[in-house]
Amino acid sequence: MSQPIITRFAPSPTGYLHIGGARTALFNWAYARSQGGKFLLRIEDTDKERSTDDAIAAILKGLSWLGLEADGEPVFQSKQQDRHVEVAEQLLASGHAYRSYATDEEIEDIRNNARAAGVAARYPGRDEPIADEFIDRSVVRFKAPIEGETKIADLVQGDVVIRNDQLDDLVLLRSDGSPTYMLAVVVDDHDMGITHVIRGDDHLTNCAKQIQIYNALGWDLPYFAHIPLIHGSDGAKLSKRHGALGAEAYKAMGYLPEGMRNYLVKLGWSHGDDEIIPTDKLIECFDVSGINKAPARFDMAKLDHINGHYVAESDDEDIINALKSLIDENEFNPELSYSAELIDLNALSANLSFLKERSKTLIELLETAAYLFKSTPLEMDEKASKALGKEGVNDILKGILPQFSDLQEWNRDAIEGLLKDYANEQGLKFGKIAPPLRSALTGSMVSPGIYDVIHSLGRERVIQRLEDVIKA
RNA sequence: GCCCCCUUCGUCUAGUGGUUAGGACGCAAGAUUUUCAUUCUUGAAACAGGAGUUCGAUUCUCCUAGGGGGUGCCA
Repeated sequence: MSQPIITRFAPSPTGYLHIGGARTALFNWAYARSQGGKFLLRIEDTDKERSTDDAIAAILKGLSWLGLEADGEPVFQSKQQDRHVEVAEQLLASGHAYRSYATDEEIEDIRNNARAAGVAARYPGRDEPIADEFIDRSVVRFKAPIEGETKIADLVQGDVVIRNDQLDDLVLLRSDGSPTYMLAVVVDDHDMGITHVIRGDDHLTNCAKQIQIYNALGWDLPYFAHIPLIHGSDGAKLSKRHGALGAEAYKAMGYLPEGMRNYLVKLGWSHGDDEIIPTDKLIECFDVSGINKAPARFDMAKLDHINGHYVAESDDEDIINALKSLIDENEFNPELSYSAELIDLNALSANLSFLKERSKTLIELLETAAYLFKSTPLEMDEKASKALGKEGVNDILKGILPQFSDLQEWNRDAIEGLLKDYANEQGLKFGKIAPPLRSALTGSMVSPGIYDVIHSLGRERVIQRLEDVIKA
């Protein structure tokens, strides 16, 4: 029996859950779920200056929206401080760490010299103890090996070998006695029983240093998988312009969690030529071996396409719930062309079949349905008023109006029959009657199919809107 | 500077020591259609460059270039 795998996502709470972090979380989550293991969350708040409760809340919210629920309560790194200090003491006692003190100027000199020599920096206290008077102001540094090399057997990057003379004596405990990230990750990953560390490859060099700490402690190594970072559409570092937004921002743009997950997991991971990978399939076939080594660029157009697929395929109930949640937050990006208070979920629900198949995002869906909610008399856009102003249009609309009043059953087929019959009787091409109707009923020349528009509006509103535009 | 990682159509990618180098998004054209979108068909579009290994390299090795990361009492 192999032991169950345990992964973790370990964000530092200095801002929202950005898209790169979301993907890292997704990979960890997907791997744990695919292996029947556990996915844990750890908040790396050892930097008290920069960590905020708001950021913690935003990260939790983002993960929750994406459906990446962690197993168990999150671990707060700051609460493990005593344990970190204990391990540092242990390292000190075993000769794998030392107390060090130097002024900023001295440190700068040391670094310049080391850089000139092409090796990593070593600090006072390494070879012989520092003077007692400096103890209070000292930091605890790791006494990294100088000879030899450290190998990272990375699941994504392959074997990466770094010479030990390139790895410096990092700080374990700050002069105020608080632990640094380097110490804390190692201790916490060990204590939490993490078997697979999947994280951004900006940690690759750090990883070698961490391995040295594991070794000094005599601890077993977890498996490491360093995934490439996401770049912006121009290849440069991801910026807001490229989509380096918080997960919440994507919700506001009307993306669905499942669409987001599908797009994100495809960014740097593949399973043959598969494009559409719903969650159950993802859990079934995700594997670290499918992760690509090259960094990927974020592409909104493809996100749209994939999301559009999920909008069209999702159950009505799921779409309505997602819409509800979006409306509750009252954050729409871009903003709606009408007041969100006018949205009628029942009306939406009754007409989702044709609405969702023409929308890539929930925002688009809401805009497609705008004709249902806008206040009347409708404001006509330029093309619509032009279509209404055409020769003969007034008579056509006048002729149709009573037909709607007389229609027995208000259903789609009957409406279609009515319009076709009317066109035949009048000897008019359908192209003559659809545009003015569309304009009168929606205020626009772009809308869902005319039968759907008429049907969804209902008899009274159809009649009312026609009367609004018909000139006596 | 030094160390490490990366490089297949514009983008995300599949792929193998011998393939017409495949798929998807986007783009273009066409079909369908009452508009838009969808859908369908077709098309243009890639192995970064240079050496080497080999009968044969996109695939293996090295170099160069370009991109990214690290080099913090940040994480």
